[in-house]
Amino acid sequence: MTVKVRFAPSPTGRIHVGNIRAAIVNWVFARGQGGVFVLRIDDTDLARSTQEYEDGIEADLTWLGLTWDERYNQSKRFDLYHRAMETLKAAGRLYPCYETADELDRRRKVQLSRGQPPIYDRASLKLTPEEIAAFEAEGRKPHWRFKLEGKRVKWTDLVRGECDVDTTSMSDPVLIREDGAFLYTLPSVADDIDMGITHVIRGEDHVANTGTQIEIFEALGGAVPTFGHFSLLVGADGSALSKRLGSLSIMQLREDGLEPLAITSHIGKLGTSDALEAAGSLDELGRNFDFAKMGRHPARFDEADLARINAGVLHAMDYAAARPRLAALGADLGEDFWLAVRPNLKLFGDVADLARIVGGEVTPVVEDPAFLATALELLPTIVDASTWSAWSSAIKEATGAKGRALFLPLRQALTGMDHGPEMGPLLALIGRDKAAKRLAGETA
RNA sequence: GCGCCCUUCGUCUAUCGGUUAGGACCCCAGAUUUUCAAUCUGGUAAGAGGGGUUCGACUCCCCUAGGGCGUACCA
Repeated sequence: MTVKVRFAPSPTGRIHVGNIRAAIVNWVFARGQGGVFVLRIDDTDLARSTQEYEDGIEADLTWLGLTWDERYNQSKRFDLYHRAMETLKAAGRLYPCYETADELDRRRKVQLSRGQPPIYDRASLKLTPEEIAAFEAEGRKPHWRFKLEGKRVKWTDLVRGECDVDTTSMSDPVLIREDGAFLYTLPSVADDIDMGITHVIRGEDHVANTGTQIEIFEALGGAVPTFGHFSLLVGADGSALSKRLGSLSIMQLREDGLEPLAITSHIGKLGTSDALEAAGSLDELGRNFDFAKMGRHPARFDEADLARINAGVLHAMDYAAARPRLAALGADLGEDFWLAVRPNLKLFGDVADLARIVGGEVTPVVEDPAFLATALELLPTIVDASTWSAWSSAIKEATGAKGRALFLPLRQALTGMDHGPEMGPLLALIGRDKAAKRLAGETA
């Protein structure tokens, strides 16, 4: 059976750290299994969903490389949900309720104050046809609840193993709102059945939902998919993901200059037994993915790890991949340049400063003109990749300077900076002419 | 409040009753003919606490503590 999974975001905001894990894990699992990845836009809430966010979600996923094989809008599938609704009504599993939100809220508080679990008491289920008619005559519109069977629903979870949920301890879920809007539960199940979703992979905040949804799958006569609930992310300090971090958007990370592969590597491997480091590609991430590697406790999301992995992605990036982006920054100075500066990058954009050292003008930092004059005298007429070693040795011999005292002034004069990539290849790229001028204190 | 899940080096984790408790990141040290970075090599570092079960427990059970999630006419 071909694996088929889905990612179902609501277009009520952009994709962020708090919900991208579902997309990445589903995508990577599908890819590793040679399966199908479905993008399902959960826009049943017409009032809150916008085209702008929908476009934004697609842009975020595309940028990350998480392309989809099929895509749907739930807002265009209401017929299916209506049919599912009728099926449940006919089976006596869907019943109208007339409590207002305020009433329900009050009852919950009373139950809580008595130390009882705040479960819906099914009062509306006991309504007589006359009472219902009276409500309708008043113009009151019902919301509809799914009648739970009240049993232990069991499944074998891909990450949590044998699981069960006691639906007697839960309220009958509202499937259809008073205004007729479908809440996410029914469309989700109806679509999973209709689309032939084989694996539902989501965060562990959904385990209780899985109990009720399995009952709905069964009531609808659909095949129950395999479920997998991965642990949620928490902040670097181990407490709940902060609001800032949880809502940190992919768009923002992109603007910060991070690599998409760094984000997918980080979040795809977080909480697994794999080393937290850059993957070579999304495909590689897919090949190595295994639910057995996933831990069951919350995984810490640390931006420092993301930054480190980002550097790792850059350090492994070959010239062919970097070239168009270098060109876009006006920093395509050839493969030798890329290979020389690549190990020093934290963010791709850092390359612009490094390009200036080779292709642009640098105002040298000069603290000891006499030292640099000596260096200039010793500079060979031909400067190439092998120059640095011999030249610096000659300067050491002539001046007695060594270590930091030897290298730092040279770096500062030649690059205008006190840190940067290895000087050997850099000197060759700078060339004799510019090097000589900078050693003489001239901007060149 | 109630329910479910979780708790091994600072971090991510391996171990599925008998191990010198392994790996990766961080950190530290050394190397790279001698700055920073990068790279390589090596090193420090762990079973939340308390009870059981057992010849033997990180591993199984119970309690406590701590963390996460759920308990919506949100998703």
